[in-house]
Amino acid sequence: MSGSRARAPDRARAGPGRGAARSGTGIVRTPLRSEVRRRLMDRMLRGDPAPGAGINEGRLAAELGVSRTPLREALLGLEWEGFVRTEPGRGFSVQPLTSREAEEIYPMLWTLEGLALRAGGWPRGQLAELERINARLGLAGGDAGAALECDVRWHRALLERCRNRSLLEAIAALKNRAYRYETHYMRDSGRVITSFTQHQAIASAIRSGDEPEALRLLEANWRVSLEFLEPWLRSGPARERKATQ
Amino acid sequence: MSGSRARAPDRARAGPGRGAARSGTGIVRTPLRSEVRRRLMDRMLRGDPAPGAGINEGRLAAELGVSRTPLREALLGLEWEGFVRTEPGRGFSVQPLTSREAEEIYPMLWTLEGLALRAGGWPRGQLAELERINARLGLAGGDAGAALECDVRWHRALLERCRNRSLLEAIAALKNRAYRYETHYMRDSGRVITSFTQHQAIASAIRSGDEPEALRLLEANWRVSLEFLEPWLRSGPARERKATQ
DNA sequence: AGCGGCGATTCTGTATACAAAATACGCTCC
DNA sequence: GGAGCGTATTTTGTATACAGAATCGCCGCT
Repeated sequence: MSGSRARAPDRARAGPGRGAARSGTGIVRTPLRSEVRRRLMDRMLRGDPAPGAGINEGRLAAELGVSRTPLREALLGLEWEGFVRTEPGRGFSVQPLTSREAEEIYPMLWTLEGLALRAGGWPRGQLAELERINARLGLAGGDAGAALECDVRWHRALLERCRNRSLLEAIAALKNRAYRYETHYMRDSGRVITSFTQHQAIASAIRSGDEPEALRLLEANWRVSLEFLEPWLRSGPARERKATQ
Repeated sequence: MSGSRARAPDRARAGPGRGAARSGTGIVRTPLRSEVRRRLMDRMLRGDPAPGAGINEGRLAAELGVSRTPLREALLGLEWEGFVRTEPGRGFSVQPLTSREAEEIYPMLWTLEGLALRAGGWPRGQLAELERINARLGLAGGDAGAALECDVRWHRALLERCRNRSLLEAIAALKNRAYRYETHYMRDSGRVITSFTQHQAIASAIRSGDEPEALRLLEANWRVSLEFLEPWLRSGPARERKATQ
């Protein structure tokens, strides 16, 4: 915790050349809003500003040690990604978790991931990589964090071959939205959604060149997650603060 | 035209209650950034800041009669939608039209529109609406503006039945990106992409309940547009200004 | 005691200020 | 005449200021 109530300008005193620098090396100066966005997303995935809670710009900016400007820019980005919403004179609030949203997102996810998968051409080595990651997932067992991490990695490897950058970005954004649901579910219920067997099946369908089957299995895989979430969402996930403004 | 070099604060003097007001009636106060975003999108669709051109925030803000703050917020939104991009210390520029992007977008479009279409349940009246709009498209003939307008309407009517709001938003954003390509193509080449016959075929497939066929035709419909665009994009669309900063 | 109105306070939305980086420009030196 | 360098200017990215709206709390009234 230490002294995290830093006033905004503190950070700015860091001297010239902020995040990283120099154009020659290919190292990029990242705008503050990007870093703020990442930090915020992290925190929200941990439920820090809880779903449904209002967001006080001034306070949050101070906590993060930046001014309201990059914070608002980050929040507007998160709005696009479905993490927060705004009501016209009342500012930002964390998007509540709803069965409706979950039911909307997952079909998009398996549809788009299917599209991305169809691109491929599967060299041997990449399939092996998939199976290696999945093995680790198998070992992760009940450790929710590690399991989710492996799951994310596995799906990333699955799309390795896809060259459609816009598609990958869209999928990544949707996955973040889904990820938010899954982390909250796991923390709240203590249960872990595990896809070990399904991943094996998908990989073996790919290995045998049966693409339609792979796509069906992939959809089924996502659908399982959704079906875990639905009863939980309907029964009202715990920790519903309405206005921790 | 008249005196459009208004300094920023001018607009703010409009007195209390800006865009529209009162919460009781359901009329919403729209944030300035939203209006700016719409205006910018309109202009960019007309090629006003041409693809590839840099954007000078100060100048553009003055032209629009607002300060840089809501302008930047609008531009960040347009970045998400693929209209604009930023380079870390160099600000915004209009995203160039590339065959690569077109090839990335259209498949997403037909895939997601297909997903949205599968939701339906097609009551008679809605099919009739589709055909009515398409009839108007048939009459529009060589008038590029009217034709595109009808096309957009037709696709909107096609998704009328879909209740997945997130999906509809994603589709709308993608359509805007595609729309940008098509308007530029038509203005630049003088040609009009017309989907009259294909729309008829899709509607009749729906009428006869042949969903897979409708989906195939829908994909084909988008693919035609893409195939018009590709040679044009490769041969380098006219008016490529690099830095009208 | 509950309800409604009114003033004080907080907060958002937008405008402006400011520092550092990028660019443009001219000047010197070869 | 051209390349290189150093300075002036512009422009972005971020911080701050400010106005108006929303919210909160208190008080009086019923």
